[in-house]
Amino acid sequence: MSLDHILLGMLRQPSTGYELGRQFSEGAQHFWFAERSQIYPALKRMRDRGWLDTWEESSERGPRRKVYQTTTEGREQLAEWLRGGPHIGHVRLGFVAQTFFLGELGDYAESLSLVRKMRATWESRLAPLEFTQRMIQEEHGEESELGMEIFHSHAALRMGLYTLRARIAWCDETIERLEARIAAAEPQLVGKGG
Amino acid sequence: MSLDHILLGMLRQPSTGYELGRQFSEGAQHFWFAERSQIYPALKRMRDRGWLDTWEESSERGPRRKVYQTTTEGREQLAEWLRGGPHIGHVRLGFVAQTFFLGELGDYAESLSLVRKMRATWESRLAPLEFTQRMIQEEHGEESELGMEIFHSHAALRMGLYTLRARIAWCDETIERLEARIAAAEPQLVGKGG
DNA sequence: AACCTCATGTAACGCGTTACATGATTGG
DNA sequence: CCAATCATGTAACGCGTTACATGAGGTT
Repeated sequence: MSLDHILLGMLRQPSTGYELGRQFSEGAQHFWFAERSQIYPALKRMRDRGWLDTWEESSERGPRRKVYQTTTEGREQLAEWLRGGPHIGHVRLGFVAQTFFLGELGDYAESLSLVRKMRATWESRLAPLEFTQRMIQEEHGEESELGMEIFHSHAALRMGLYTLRARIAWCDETIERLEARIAAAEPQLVGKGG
Repeated sequence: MSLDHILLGMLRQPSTGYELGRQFSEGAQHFWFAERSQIYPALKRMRDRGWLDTWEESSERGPRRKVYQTTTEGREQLAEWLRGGPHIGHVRLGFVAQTFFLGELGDYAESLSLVRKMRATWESRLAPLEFTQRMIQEEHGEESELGMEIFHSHAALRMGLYTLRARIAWCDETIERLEARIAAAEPQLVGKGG
C-alpha cells in the first residue's frame, strides 16, 4: 500500500495526524492526498506494527496532540518500498475520458468551455509549485549544489512542473483548434460591425 | 461515478462485458482501466436503470454473449456527465512520492535504477499511442479535416502523448543529473584503463 | 451563549483488486 | 482427454469518501 509508505516518509520528522491532513489539503504534498479519516487509523495500525513511535504533547490551543515519528523498522519498510520498482499502476483519468467522448455533445463551444476550465485548474496548481522551486533556488543556489535529500524532493517537484506544463500546453493547443473550428462554422459573424 | 459514464461512451457501439474488459487490458482505452469483475455488475446495474439495452447472441466459440448498447436515456446521462465540468480529482502518484523520498536510500545508483525503470514503462506505453496517431493521420488526413467525433478522440490521444513525453523528458533530465552526481562522487574511476 | 479553530476519532458506504466458480467450444 | 480461449459471474477484502461524534480552548 502506498499511503502507509508516504506517511513513513513524511514522519521522519515528527508530526500529528491533524497536521499531516492539513499538509495534504494545502497541497504541500503535490503527489498524494488523504483524508484525516484515513490518516488516523493508518497511524494507529503502523504504531501497532512497530513502524511508528508515538507520544502525547499538550497543545497551545485545543486538546492534547498525538505526535508520531518513524522508527528504524519503519525506515526499513520505507526503503523496501522504494527499492521495489516504480509504483505506477493503472491510468484513471476522467478528464481525458471526457475529452474522448466530447463529440457526443455535438457542440464545439461546450468542448471549449470544458477545456478552458481544465486549463484554469492546472494553472492554479502550477503557481505554488513554481513558487516552491524559486524558494529552493534562492535558499540553496544552483541545482548541482543541492544535498541528496533536497535533490530528490526537487526532482519530484520538477516532475509536477513537467506534467502540469504539458497539460496546459495541451489545453492551449486544443483551445486554439476549437476556436478555429468555431470560427470556420460561423463565418457570417465576420464583418458584423460594418 | 466515472466508470459508468465511460462504459456509456464505449457502448454507443454495442459490445459485451468480455470485449470491454479486453479493450481495457490491451490499453485500447489509454485513459481508464477496469477489471471484468467490476464491469459485469456495472452493466447489470445500468441496464436496470434503463441506461443500457441488452440482448443475447450466440458466439462462434464459447457460451452465449450478452451484448449491451447505450439507450437514449443513457446518452442523456453521458451528456450530463460531460457538461458537469472537468473530472480531475485528487493526485495519487506513487512514483512521484518514491522520487520525493528517494534520498532515504542514500545511494544515487539506486535512484538511477528506479528512474530508468520508470522511463522504460512510459516508453513502452508511448509506442502504441504514436502508432494510433499515425493511423488516424493516414486514414483521415490533416487535423483540420477531422470529423467532430474523431477530432475529440484525437485530442484525448494527444493528451496521452503530451503527458508521456513530458514524463520521459523528466526521466532523461533526471538520469543525466544522477549520472553527473555519480561521476562526481567517484573520480578515481577516471583513467582506470591506463 | 454562539462560533471558530484545533484535535482525534468512528461508521457507513462506494469503488477497485484478487481469487475463485462455472461452463462452452475448439485444437492438439 | 487436456489445455486454451471465450464468456459470465460471485465473494471477500482493502482503499477512499462522506458524514457524523466528541470535546478543548479562545474570540465575538
